[in-house]
Amino acid sequence: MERVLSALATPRRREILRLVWHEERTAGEIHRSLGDVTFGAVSQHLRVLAESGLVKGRRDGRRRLYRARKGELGPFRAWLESTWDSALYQLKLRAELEEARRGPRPGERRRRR
Amino acid sequence: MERVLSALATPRRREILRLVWHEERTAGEIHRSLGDVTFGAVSQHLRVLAESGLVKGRRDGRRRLYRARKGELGPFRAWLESTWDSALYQLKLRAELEEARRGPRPGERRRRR
DNA sequence: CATTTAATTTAGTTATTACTAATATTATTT
DNA sequence: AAATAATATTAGTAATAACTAAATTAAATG
Repeated sequence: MERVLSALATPRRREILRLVWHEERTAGEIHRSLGDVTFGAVSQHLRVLAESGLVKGRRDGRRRLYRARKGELGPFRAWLESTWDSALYQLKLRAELEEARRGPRPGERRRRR
Repeated sequence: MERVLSALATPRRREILRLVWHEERTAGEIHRSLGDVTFGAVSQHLRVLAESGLVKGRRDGRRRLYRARKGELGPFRAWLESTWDSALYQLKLRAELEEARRGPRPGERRRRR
């Protein structure tokens, strides 16, 4: 729980956590959603989140799909969710999702393994 | 709440918060309880805590008495309290209180205002 | 197996934050 | 008002954490 706290202490990681809250996302999608940060940095944040248990990744071919592990949040879950449920946040979310979906066009098709 | 989170993100400040949880303490008492940190540093931490709303100080003569503002903790309160309620933490607490009380001997007597 | 795609890791930089030591402030006592 | 006590503030340093750019690994495809 100690690690959870410090993982949550930066806005960037909370944002990433939000992005994988309802559905799985690849590191690339997350990267494009954020926009103002390097792919490498995103990957590093994902690692911190994974080490804290807040996120889990599974391989899917050459991609890796991440999703939140909501249970690990304990008492912080309610707070985070209420933050995200605000109207403004929801608006922002829509826009970002569109963008993330649009970005990957010339890559990201079939999967398999 | 944003500020609360980052105020809580360091063990040092959580420890300070714990010390003023049940009763008021002066910066000096807190300093001596911690032991391995400068007075100035403690004062700085108290400022951060105060700015986040987690702690409130009132003047009492030339001292200043601090106490926790539990309401400001929101969803984090339960977590903190359960941490502190552990047997080990309680043991540590007793020892520290003794020490803090013993420390100030050649100062810290009467008060007034 | 060479290429391409997706992600990770590493080395180095910058920004932030915790800390110390020293100085300043505020209130009390003499 | 001078001396003392308690705390606060400041300047500078050290440790940490976020970031970028480049190199590396892993899987899929031609």
